[in-house]
Amino acid sequence: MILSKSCEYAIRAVVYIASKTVKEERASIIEIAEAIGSPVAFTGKILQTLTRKKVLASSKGPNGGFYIINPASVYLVDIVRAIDGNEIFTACVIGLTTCSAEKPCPMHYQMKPIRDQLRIDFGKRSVYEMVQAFENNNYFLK
Amino acid sequence: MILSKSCEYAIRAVVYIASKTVKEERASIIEIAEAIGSPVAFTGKILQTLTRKKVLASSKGPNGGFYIINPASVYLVDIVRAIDGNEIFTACVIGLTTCSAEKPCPMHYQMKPIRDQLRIDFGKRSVYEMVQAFENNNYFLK
DNA sequence: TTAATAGAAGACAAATATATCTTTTATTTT
DNA sequence: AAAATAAAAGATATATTTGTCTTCTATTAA
Ligand code: FES
Ligand code: FES
Repeated sequence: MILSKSCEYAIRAVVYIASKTVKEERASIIEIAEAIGSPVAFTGKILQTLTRKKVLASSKGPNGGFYIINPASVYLVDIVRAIDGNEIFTACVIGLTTCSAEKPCPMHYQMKPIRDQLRIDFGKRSVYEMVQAFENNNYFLK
Repeated sequence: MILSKSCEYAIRAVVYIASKTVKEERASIIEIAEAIGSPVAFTGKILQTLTRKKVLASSKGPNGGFYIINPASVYLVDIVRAIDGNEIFTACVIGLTTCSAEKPCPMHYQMKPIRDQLRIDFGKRSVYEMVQAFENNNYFLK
């Protein structure tokens, strides 16, 4: 799998949260987990991390919950980096300790372009765009 | 990471084994692990799986070891499927239970082409080609 | 100012992936 | 036939990821 399970949940959660934010609402952990079909407590941990990394914001107490400051300025790549780190965009496909043209593996010149493309595509895809897709109602989060 | 550690070792091992096969030699587990920088016993297990799945062949006893019947007819995709399965080419990026145009996630139309391209590229890349690259001596397996 | 709400934090548990060790089986050489 | 070699098989161990549970802290509403 390309992304960790945590990262998959993270992306789905962020899209859902953003879809609430654009309606001026906040989302609780329980509501989010229900909406994306993920385990409640585990989802809480992931959201905690995203909040620490400033991908999301949260507030406690009644009417509290998670929200996103500006969906148009957060990109898919930001979520991925917050949870799985940057390695998926830089690490050697077959696990050499470094990936470089100086010491390439036999797949380097095939893989680097694909990986770079992935980084570019993930860097272009804003949460706002994903919310628009989702709100179309032809798209799903679970 | 895109591939499991097992799968990374598997690919490196197969390329090394094939580089021996083209010289009419067989490779022992110990030699392979040394050549690709992997843990010996764990590598043994992976090679066992690859042999069961007919990606490799092996023989016991003195002058025994692993070899590959026809490097030109085994493709990267075959190694990946043998170890990690086909899911990396078919599963939803954000973990929906099924990936389809009928029930697409907000990344579906961005990801499907990339994933398909990966399958095509992996399907085109033969072990023989990877060995040629490796034998060039400008390419590395550890 | 008390009760209720909701996230933060940390300890704990289960599942999976990675790695090791020992015994058995097949093959070859002497 | 016996000794040596090398993979197969299975049991066991460790690490990481995924998931749960309990307590603490902040905020809000009554
Ligand atoms: S060295 Fe392996 S992908 Fe670059
Ligand atoms: S449904 Fe998510 S990638 Fe196809």
